[in-house]
Amino acid sequence: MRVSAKADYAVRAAAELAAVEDGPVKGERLAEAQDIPLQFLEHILLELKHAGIVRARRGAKGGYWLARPAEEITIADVIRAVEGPIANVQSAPPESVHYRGKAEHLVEVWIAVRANLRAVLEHTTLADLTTGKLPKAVKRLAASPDAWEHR
Amino acid sequence: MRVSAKADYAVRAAAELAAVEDGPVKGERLAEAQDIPLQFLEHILLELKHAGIVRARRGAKGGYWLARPAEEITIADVIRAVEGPIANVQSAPPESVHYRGKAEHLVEVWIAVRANLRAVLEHTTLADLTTGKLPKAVKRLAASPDAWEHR
DNA sequence: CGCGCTCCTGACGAAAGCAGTCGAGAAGGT
DNA sequence: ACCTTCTCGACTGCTTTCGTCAGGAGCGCG
Repeated sequence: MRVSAKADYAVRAAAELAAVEDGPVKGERLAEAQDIPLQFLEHILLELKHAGIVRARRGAKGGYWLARPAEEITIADVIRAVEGPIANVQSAPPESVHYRGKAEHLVEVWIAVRANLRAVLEHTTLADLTTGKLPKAVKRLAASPDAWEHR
Repeated sequence: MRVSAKADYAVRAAAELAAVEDGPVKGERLAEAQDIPLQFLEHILLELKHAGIVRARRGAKGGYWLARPAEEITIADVIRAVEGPIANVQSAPPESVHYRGKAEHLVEVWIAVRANLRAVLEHTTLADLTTGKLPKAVKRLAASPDAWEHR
């Protein structure tokens, strides 16, 4: 239930790309803007490229840009590109685990957890993120003061 | 964004305990009922004990039982006892991370994610789990066919 | 063509976390 | 006494995380 540095970096770099309308952006500029170790970031950008989220050109005037409009790329897309499936129990997808005894209904709980994660991550796009115009449901969740409590 | 074996085991063992009304249950019986390595399970039960979720007595007729009624223990309580905070970004709580540039609003997204995790885990009790009478909101989430899709 | 720029890729490495196992001890019951 | 069961720290092997390094490969320009 934690967001890795890699996933965090990937989303931040993608957000930075989403905010630029013209031409390719160098890896170095992204690294500086978001304070991410450059060489690590390039590995991440490469994975985003393989996933078809980002494109790149080398050479002078080269750099990275989004393969699709920022409105069509969700945070879930970015995270899946670098981390694989979003919610696993013991490295297996929740729907494939089999419980016995009194824990039978636990599978439904994990499914519900995943559904609720997706509800946020699949509906927030990079465009939402850069403009601050998050989906209403997300805004509502983040607006509640006790969502900010530590526990 | 994954549930560790430890957390999974802890919840399953707690569910098993919740289903027993009388007297202490041996670790061995819990391990068999849920197919969990015994010695690993005892470590987990010890942590649950330190967190005040479970009590134990040693010797013949000894074993473990819930410290409070099953209706008052949530899945979130159990997970926190063995894993610490439920949602972290880079090992720090989401409300304490500071983003710059175009990623400023990302913190709200993480907060919303955590809130949605809590919405499931803090409202499902061990009693709900053993009886299968999950909270309505959780049932609704798990009922949607595409919550079961892999992606 | 050559040269600099930038991405591309694999290899490597330290540190931490995960999933247990082992063995000795302490408390409880009979 | 003696057996049972929890308690607890140490240890192990494996994988994941979070990077760094070095070299190549493609692109554009003079």
